[in-house]
Amino acid sequence: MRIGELSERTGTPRRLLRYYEEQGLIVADRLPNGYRVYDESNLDRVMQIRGLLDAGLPTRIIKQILPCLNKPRIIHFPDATPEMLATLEDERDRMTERIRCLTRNRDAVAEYLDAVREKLESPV
Amino acid sequence: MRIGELSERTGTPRRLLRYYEEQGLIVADRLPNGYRVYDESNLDRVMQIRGLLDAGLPTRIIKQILPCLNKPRIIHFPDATPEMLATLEDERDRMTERIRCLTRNRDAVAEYLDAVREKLESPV
DNA sequence: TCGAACCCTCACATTGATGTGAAGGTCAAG
DNA sequence: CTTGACCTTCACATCAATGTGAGGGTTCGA
Repeated sequence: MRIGELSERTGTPRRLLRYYEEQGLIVADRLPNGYRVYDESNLDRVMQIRGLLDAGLPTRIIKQILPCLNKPRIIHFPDATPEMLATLEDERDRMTERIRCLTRNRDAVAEYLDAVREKLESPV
Repeated sequence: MRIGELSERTGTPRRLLRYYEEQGLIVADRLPNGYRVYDESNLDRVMQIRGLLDAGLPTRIIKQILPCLNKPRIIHFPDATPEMLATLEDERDRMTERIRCLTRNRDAVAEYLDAVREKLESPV
């Protein structure tokens, strides 16, 4: 598929798909005329990227995380330098912390909403 | 305490404490000379804010979420307009989605790290 | 062969969260 | 009374993600 279709199917502006490519997050083959072509696997990948960006991770980090996400258990350790592993550990912990924070706050919001709803339904 | 102490204790640049105040996320009393003064409760609040910002929420949304976080179950519904409730529901769901995304990816990273570590310890 | 609907690159603008520093007031200690 | 460590406001700079549009090529159907 070309960029327009990927854009529609992922709800992502073309501009951003090109940006993600520039940042090394996705790769696209090219048709002889220079048009980008994507296969189905890019769909998931783009959704991943968007989700992570939305969760506050910068592209620089996402780039390091993506290779860990190969479906097949064929984990490949191409250039797993110690610093890179340290970065990943760090990032794993930061993600855990984010999850904790989000969960706590999400629950508080949910509780609040439930309370309001209760008040509205039986205003004493 | 004054801004310097709050800054140190929360690890937050003064600049940002002023920014959060400007955005309506925290309030500060003033000494007769104009200096900001904070009480202990601002410590938690600032950490909340930082955590949520780091998790990708914009100040505009954080501002709406914070009032849901009153420790005492005295939930107050000062101006719980329907649109605001809708916003909160929306945001609750977005947070849930973020949590899902982060968890999935965090687990993948953790798995990857475990696998690498295993390889390193017993290189077959 | 023309127009619509794609695609390309390039470049400048905007937005939100920050960094940085200038110009100046306050206050306690030497 | 001065110095240093605070504080104030204001303003301009930066960075990453994103918006927008110009200027131009490709492809396809009427």
